[in-house]
Amino acid sequence: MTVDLELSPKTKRAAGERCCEPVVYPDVQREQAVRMASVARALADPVRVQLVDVLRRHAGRVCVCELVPLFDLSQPTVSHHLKVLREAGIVGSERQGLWAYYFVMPGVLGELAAWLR
Amino acid sequence: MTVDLELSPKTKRAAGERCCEPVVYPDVQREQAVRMASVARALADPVRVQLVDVLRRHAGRVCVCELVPLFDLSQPTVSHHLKVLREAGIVGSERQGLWAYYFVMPGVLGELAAWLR
DNA sequence: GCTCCAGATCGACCGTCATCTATATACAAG
DNA sequence: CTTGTATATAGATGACGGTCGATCTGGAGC
Repeated sequence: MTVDLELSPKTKRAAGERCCEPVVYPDVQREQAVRMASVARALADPVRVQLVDVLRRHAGRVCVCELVPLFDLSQPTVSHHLKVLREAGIVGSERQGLWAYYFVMPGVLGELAAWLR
Repeated sequence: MTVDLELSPKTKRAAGERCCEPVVYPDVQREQAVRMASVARALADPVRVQLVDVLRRHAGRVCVCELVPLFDLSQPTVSHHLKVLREAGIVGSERQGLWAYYFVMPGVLGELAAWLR
């Protein structure tokens, strides 16, 4: 014999009824997401955004002794921010005698920009 | 009478000798830098990057109950990440009965993408 | 050798963040 | 009104990040 039961929401859910269409599983992009997030984290400070901005605008390498006085920060702090950008692959550096020069590395920011589009 | 003095590096510096060309002062972009950094900070977590990715790929609103099981995280944690994205203006939300739907807001990511180019 | 200078690193302080459990809110259904 | 369900909020905790002063490194010049 058959029984006409009202299904509970839980049962409905188990039976396949959903509140919206199923979604693409994002696991394929997990590695890419980690990369994007690490680049974004390197840009998650106004000082570092301005550093990148100055370096890009200058279209060449810039000496640290030029960068430090642009901010109301100690020299070690600016050096720390440059290190964060370097470790994220956003900028590169080279020493020449006493001075150190920084420049934007092509590509890393482009990947983030491409994903954002 | 004139004296032929060897100038110290300090004196040279004071006399205008520099290690590189002077740099554009970045103060004009400070406000923009704060905005860019705040958007970047909202994207500085792989979970939030994947959330944005799913929402963008879906090209429409997505229910929270679809988003939570995509991650190996508790429901409050996913809700927290969605709140961070919403407060950054990256996504919007609307409630409908018991369910809440999230969707990408146009424009905010575009501004960051434009600056990166 | 010694001294000076530019820059990097260290160690400490303190605020922010990601995560959890527990609880609250708000709606739906009986 | 009571129960269940979906989401949000609160509070706690451990990890991370920005900043500084102090110190280290290594090249330049005496």
